[in-house]
Amino acid sequence: MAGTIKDIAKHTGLSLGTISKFINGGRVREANRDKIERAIKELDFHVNEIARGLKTSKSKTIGIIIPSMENFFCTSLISRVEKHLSKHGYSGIICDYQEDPQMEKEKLVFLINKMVDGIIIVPSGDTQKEIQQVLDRGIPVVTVDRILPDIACDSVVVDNFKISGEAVEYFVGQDHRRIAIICGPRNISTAEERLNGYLAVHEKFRLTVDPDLIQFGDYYMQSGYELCRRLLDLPEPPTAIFATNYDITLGVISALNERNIRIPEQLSLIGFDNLNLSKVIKPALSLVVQPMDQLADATTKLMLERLEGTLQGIPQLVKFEAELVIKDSVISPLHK
Amino acid sequence: MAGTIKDIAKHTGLSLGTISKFINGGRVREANRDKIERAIKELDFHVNEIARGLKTSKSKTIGIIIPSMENFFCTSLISRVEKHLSKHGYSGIICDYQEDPQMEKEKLVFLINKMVDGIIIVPSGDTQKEIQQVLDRGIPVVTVDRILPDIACDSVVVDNFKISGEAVEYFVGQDHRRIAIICGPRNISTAEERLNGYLAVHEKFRLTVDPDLIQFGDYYMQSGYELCRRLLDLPEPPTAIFATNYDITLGVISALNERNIRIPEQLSLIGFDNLNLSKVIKPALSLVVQPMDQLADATTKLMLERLEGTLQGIPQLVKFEAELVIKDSVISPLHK
DNA sequence: CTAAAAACATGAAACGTTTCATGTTTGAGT
DNA sequence: ACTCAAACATGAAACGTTTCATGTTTTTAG
Repeated sequence: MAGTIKDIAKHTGLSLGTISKFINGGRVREANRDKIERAIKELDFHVNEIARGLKTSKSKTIGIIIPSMENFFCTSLISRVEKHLSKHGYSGIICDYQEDPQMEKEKLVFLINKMVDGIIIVPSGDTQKEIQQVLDRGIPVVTVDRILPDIACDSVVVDNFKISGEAVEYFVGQDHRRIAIICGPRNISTAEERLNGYLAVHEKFRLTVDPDLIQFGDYYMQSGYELCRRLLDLPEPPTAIFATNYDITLGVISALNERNIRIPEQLSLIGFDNLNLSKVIKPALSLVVQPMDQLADATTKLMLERLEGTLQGIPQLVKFEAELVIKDSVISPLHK
Repeated sequence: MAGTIKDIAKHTGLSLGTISKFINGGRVREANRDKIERAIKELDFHVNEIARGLKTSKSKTIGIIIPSMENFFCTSLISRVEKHLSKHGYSGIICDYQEDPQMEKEKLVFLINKMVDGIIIVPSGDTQKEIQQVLDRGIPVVTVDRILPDIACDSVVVDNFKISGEAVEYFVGQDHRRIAIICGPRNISTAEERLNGYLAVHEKFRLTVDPDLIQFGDYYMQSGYELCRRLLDLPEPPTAIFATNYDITLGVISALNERNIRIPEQLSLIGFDNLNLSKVIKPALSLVVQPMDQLADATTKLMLERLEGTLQGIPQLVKFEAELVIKDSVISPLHK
């Protein structure tokens, strides 16, 4: 059906090499250029990227692996990453592993087979061995949002320790003493750091840490919902909750709504990630906002530089500051 | 770096054909199987899907084109589609065209060059010619959420006319007479149908249609925000608003919040798409929920059947019912 | 034990490109 | 008009698979 380079050659009477050169932006005689252009139109020719990839062993394709396509942080990240990649002639194959490390491994293999030139990943943390194997094959890997302790590869993250500390400290400044945190899975560096920020502030102000106020969930709304209920059912419930990702934030709000607990009068809340959410929730929600554009920029830049070879040698760790956006969801419990 | 089929052949002393047969699940002598398996381990062999694709002219890859990666409806749709595809040995290359028909065309070409076996698309409506060209190349196309009037291809949609009518009729039943609708772009079939449902109900109840109450936006939050403000600024503002997609719904809520307009006491609202949203918003939001699983199932099924050849001939139009989930965001304006 | 059938192995050709060493044309300078 | 670079064209080989017609081995049945 589709014309190939050979058809163009036959049609124009020129050689394969000439057509190939033209296709790739090389110089050809004016007369030939016209002929080729006409033939391309006529035969509806499109480069077969598969064949090209086989020859060049560059697929001009980056694998992108994320925990879930329904995760707001991930989709807004990869949307931006894709935009940059395509600007540089690359495309992304996006895979979600549905938070399942086994599936994450499969996707890794899949992408290798697809001959991707590099992999950008938001890793589960349970596939370090497999990621190392990818690196061993000479395929660059950039992790985003999370770092992998045993892996020497480029990473782009936010200073989770610091921003978490800021959020908790803001609670403390508003006289809160029973501050709960709902964390993500323990093996994710990001979750760990956010917890550490929480603990550090407690240490700094010499507040006692009540283990009941520290809950670990997965990064799903359901989890936020359940853990929030658990917190509310405590003999001495918290006066403030720090929800450490977007879906958990949603879950917390839905639990509070269900029990008709008013924010911030009855309970203060700081959420995470989606600035739009703060406009939609009433009262306006205070939350931690991550610099999505910066994260995406840095990630793509790192990957492209590794691919072009302009960046070599030791892995880079790029760290950005998140921002605490204060709105109306926190007040002092003493003002009741 | 990576071992090829040839290396395996050399390493085992067997022929290329045998290795190939084994890789593809064919039968080989037991002794040979062992040898091959050992060699594969040893040489860390992975099939080069690029080379395979070149030979078979099947990439086992489906192109998926959506308006935006930040569109909730789209991401939840493709997340499910991907899941099904990978279950059947296919993978998806996901492209978003950022609501830009020009970019949509580029993505179409890109996917053709990538030799995708089929394309699943949520089309802008402005690329019918290009989509026809894809079909002319013998590549199956399935449109989801929207149909293309001039194109004969499979489509999976929701009965937008009907559900929109139900929503508006619900307003009418609650004594609303000034009902606003915020539609999507006019050239999108889905938007058109939702408007038609609105008009039909007005006709049915012999209500006058005030053109001021019909607003057209794009499917972004900002648009919902602005158009909602415009509605509120009308000399005689609506008593109810029907927001016809998720982002518009968010925009409407944020505009209402900004002006401290209470739902439903001061204004009734029916939103769209995200059931979780209704739990997070207070009061619980009534909304139209689309059967995402069914949409995704049908889409994938149609595509796979076209690819396997089990479905041939005239295009199928699969239509599902959406559901109106009533919560607390609508009351009669007379009960004020 | 033998012949025929069944099961498996072989290797060259092909898929649509790019590459590169070699060949041909062009036109500037004299 | 001739020479010589410079500019461009040529076509065979290669990328890593699959395919298929043919060849070889194993199994089965008589």
